[in-house]
Amino acid sequence: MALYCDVALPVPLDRLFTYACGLVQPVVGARVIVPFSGQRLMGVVARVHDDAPAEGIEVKPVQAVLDEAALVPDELMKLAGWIAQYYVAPLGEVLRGMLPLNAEVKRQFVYRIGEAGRRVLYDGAAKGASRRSKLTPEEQNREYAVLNYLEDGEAAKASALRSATQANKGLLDGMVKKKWLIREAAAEERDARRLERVAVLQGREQGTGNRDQEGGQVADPLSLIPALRLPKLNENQLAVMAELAAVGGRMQVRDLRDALKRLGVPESSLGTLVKRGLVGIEEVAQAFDMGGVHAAGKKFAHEHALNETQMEALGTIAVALERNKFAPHLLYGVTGSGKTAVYLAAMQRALAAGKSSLMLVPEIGLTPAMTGQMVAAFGGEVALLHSGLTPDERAEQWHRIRRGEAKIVVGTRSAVFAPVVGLGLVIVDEEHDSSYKQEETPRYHGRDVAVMRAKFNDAVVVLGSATPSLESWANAERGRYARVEMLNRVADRPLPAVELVDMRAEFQAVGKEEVFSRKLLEETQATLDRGEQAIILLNRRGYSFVVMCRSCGEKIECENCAISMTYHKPVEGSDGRAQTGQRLECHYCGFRRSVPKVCPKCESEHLYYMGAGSQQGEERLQELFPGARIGRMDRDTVRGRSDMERLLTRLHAGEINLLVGTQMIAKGHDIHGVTLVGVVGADFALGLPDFRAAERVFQLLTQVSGRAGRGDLPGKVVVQTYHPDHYAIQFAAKHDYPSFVAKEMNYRRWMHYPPYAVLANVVIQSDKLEEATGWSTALGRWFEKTTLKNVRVLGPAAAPIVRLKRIYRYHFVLKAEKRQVLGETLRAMLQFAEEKGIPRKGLVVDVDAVHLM
DNA sequence: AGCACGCCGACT
DNA sequence: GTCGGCGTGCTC
Repeated sequence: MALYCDVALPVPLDRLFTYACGLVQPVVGARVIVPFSGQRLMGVVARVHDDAPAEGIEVKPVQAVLDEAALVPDELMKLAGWIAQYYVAPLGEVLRGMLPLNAEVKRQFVYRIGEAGRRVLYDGAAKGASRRSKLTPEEQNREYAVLNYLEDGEAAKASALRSATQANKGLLDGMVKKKWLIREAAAEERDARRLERVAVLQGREQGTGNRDQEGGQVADPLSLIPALRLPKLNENQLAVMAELAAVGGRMQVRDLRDALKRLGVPESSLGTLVKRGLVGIEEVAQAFDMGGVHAAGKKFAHEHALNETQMEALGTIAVALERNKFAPHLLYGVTGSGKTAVYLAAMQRALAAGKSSLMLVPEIGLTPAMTGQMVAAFGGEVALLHSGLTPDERAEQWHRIRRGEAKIVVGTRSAVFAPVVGLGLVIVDEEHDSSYKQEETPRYHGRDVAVMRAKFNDAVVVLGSATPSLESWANAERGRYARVEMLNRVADRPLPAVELVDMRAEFQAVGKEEVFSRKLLEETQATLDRGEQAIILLNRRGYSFVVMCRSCGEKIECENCAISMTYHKPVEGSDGRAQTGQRLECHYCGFRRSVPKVCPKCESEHLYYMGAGSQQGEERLQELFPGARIGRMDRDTVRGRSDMERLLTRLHAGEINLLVGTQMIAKGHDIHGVTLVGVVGADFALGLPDFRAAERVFQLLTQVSGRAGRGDLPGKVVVQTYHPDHYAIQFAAKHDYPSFVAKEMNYRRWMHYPPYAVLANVVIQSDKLEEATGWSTALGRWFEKTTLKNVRVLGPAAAPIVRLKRIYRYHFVLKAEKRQVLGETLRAMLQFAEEKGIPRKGLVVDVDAVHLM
């Protein structure tokens, strides 16, 4: 009997809290409810032990244990620990990000009427109601409704109270402040559990032996149906009864529904039986055990026709799968080489060997084709985890996976934490994609976590890309990852020819600044004339991304951020009326303002709109190609998944033959009719002070070029650039990733940047400028006088965006040879910051930062 | 992060 | 004189 347990709580405090177990014996990985600073919090047990806590600590008892067995399996606990350590993040926050259970553990409050409330209710209104209160009469009426509702002294759940009286959260909180109400945490830990509905055959003794759900034999199933003796049951209703009887009279409603669907029985039949009292519905707290695994749906596994190269790649992965050992692979395959088919086949092999697979994709909403293929190939075995799910749906998928019902899990970044049972294969598609990096605590990189996950599970991991990150490439070079290459497109299709247009020369020749070069327009015209499709990347949204004053040279900046505002033209709805007016918009904080007539600084009228965004691109193309069927794909036109799907469908059907858009057009779409890709202004990033700029530009050019010529007709790419001689542009034009990477590696080595160093970005932020600068200086001094073996510190310097959402920001960049030294330094720094009284939210530590913010 | 406790301005 | 604003400080 262990006396204590250490619990990780979802608070930004980097330590565990010790509680007394008492009679309960929670296991590591189980959720518990504990008292904490006047609240009740749900946490996860990280350690169970008998070590007496230090003097002066009042150890409180665990209030409830929510799971008999570990809800977070052992390997995920290990993974959480690794993330906390590696990314210098509190374990509780890591675990919070791993569990999707917010829906189930949303904190329940009950309200009772307080003494003051009673007085108000009986002594009349004016006494208690402060004259100062800004409440409207209507709100005051609601307050009375609440008091009336609670008059009997019983506590009521917040949800019940709100629906009965239409009081909102704010109103209730206000009443608590006035002591009219007393708010208490709900005592029912059952609320924190997932309830499942079970259909139970009524009207007979519940023999315990009949509860065996795994097909336990019942001597005579029909004898269990007393209803058979009842008249007036139709065929469908009888079928429901029979189904229930066959499994001993109890069945989860969910499973029953599935079964009925298979049998072609309408769900309403169940409802009818419930109404007639022949079937009861019980709500049972669901046990999170691993049992009860059953097949859901049949898979439509089909053999994929793989070519020789693909077969070879598959072979390498398959051999590794058989060894049941951690084996990381880098799959370098050019665009159009058929990586997806290899993933599918590999997952099928894993499945055949009884293993589950986990596949990460950058943004599932943007790749509906991928999900379609997964479902087509694996049917009911697939679980999808993406940002479009509601919390309930997410929890539902999570539990399906946890029960072992879904053996193929596909999802975005956080899916790396899916509690997959029997994980044998992990795939990271487009592993170079920066959306795998979480930009809030814990700031983990999904790709790197995926590798560790595979390691803890003795699984095979495949990182796939046409433009691998330099980190992964270096790991392959160092022999840590096995490299698998697919250097040709399927069906021997050629990679598209790339033509560079030097925009400096273009300007000289044309004499004015044009969005599109003559060459690109000519090629577009020719493509449209041939009845083929073209897409043009214009990597900024909006109309003009800079509004500048010709008199004083000032650019109009956001009020909240040190960022130039983007001009958006009015958008007309289908009825011809303006849907959104013209405006300036900050793309960082969303701030909008009207378009000024004169310069806000010097009041000059000479405002100048420069830098064409996708909106302007679309407008220009409309003027230039009036006959074209033009579509635009950017965050303004694609709000959700359905917008994207609609656009892609129209593109596939040829309803659109000219598509303009931001980088979301570059992501993995497979449209066979596209033979021309135009690239406008994708190289502006080369001028930015960002050591990854060249890598980013190369990736973007390669990915977008990869959209051309995926069908029977060869493709062509026209890249407009102001840096025609830059190696990123040159090598991208030649589809020469190996040469690019060799050159870029040299630069990284000389500059001590990743992958030749480990890097962390430390941002110091405050809404008060003096605080931000003061803390930066203090930290700077500390770095100076603290002897740092092999750690280079750059800074303090103003962050690239010095003011963001009204917060002033400075930063340090730390580079070290060894990961461990970097971690120690960061921890020591946090220790110093704490002693210095710098609040935790004033410091952001970003290990392996992708954007230096 | 949340929630206590605690010390000042505004209105009865 | 009370209410209620939100500035510190702690949480097993």
